[in-house]
Amino acid sequence: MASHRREHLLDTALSLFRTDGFHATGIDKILATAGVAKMTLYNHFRSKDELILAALRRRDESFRNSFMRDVERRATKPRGRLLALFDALGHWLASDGVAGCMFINAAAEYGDCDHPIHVVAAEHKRLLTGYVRDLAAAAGAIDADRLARQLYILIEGATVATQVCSRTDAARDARDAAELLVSAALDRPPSV
Amino acid sequence: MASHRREHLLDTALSLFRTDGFHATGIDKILATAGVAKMTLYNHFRSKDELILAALRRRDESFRNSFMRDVERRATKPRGRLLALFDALGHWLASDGVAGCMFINAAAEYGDCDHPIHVVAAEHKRLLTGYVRDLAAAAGAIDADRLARQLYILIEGATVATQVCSRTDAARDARDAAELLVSAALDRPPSV
DNA sequence: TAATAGATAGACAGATCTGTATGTTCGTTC
DNA sequence: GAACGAACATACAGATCTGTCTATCTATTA
Repeated sequence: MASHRREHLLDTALSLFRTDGFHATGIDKILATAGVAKMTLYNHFRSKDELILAALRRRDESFRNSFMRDVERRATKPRGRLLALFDALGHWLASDGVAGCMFINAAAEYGDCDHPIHVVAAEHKRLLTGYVRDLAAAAGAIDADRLARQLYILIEGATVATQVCSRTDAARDARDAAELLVSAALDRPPSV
Repeated sequence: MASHRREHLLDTALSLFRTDGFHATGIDKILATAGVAKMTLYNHFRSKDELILAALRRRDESFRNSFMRDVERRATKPRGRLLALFDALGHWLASDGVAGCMFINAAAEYGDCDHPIHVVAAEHKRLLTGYVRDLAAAAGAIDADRLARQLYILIEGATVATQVCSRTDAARDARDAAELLVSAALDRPPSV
């Protein structure tokens, strides 16, 4: 199994990056925690940045997968799923403790928009917003794009409020706000 | 003028921390950019962390000051000011380019909630939310606390959307959403 | 059994980091 | 003019960082 060590390295790196940050987590700490030799790491990854990129791509896949499954488990109809977004968010933020979103953190540490790590973070958010847009369109929203952008803003805001201020009820507040936005986009006639 | 160098160091450090991040910005780079000797820095600040703390406190004061003044310049009545929050936000996000919020970045790099730097970031957000709550209460909101929390979530979400996804119109989307929340909290009877 | 591929430990290079120490220069004030 | 305080340049200590190199060990496979 050639990729066994690689997976283990990615898991270990993800865990450390999430709690300690990217710059603050040294290669040596990852190696010591994973119990892996340095040459093994550099045999699988060209550099620390490549390791970070691979870890983020892995996290993107697994997070979006479990998040979407959780949303779809909580509600079956599109409109219900738009609100279930915030139930799933609240569940994740509570279970995740205080760590927050790795991709926001990555974009914060690598602020240059052209940096590959920043690009991966932006791509993750783009895919997430796309999922919300699909739900909004399936629910028959008047302007699915705009509703998706607004719900995404609520998701992001609740995440940051939890992360920075340890505000554990942020997802609930966001859900209440989302209810208004959803019913405005679905129930009201297309006035103006 | 004993504090002249100190102010200059804080300005230089703020600028570098904002564009490059905290861990990625070394003391030597700050010194070289500011044109100041190392001993001068350590004469004014105990350590790099103390410099970061002082820089963030300075930024907290100046940002909240100019932000609140901008809001109050754009509207006079409390309700209008609740919406002007997002005009001021949009103006700041556009003028600020792509840098984003330093306090979110600080909380991202110093994830431990007990770390003094994280505490200062949380305190900044607390003060900002307090300002929103005062506006909401002055406008006669049914539940000023809840409205303030929701508007704060929109502010934070729009900021992150701009920062991570380079979405320049996020503040406008947030403003549209805020209009619904504000009118729900001010116009509707306290049903339920 | 022999060969090969992958993992190991550990030293190392070269750079960078924070923080300290030393001695000098400059400007102000007494 | 003399004294003093603040900033200066620079070297240094000690740690840590990323990434490379070498030499050994192990397990699978032909």
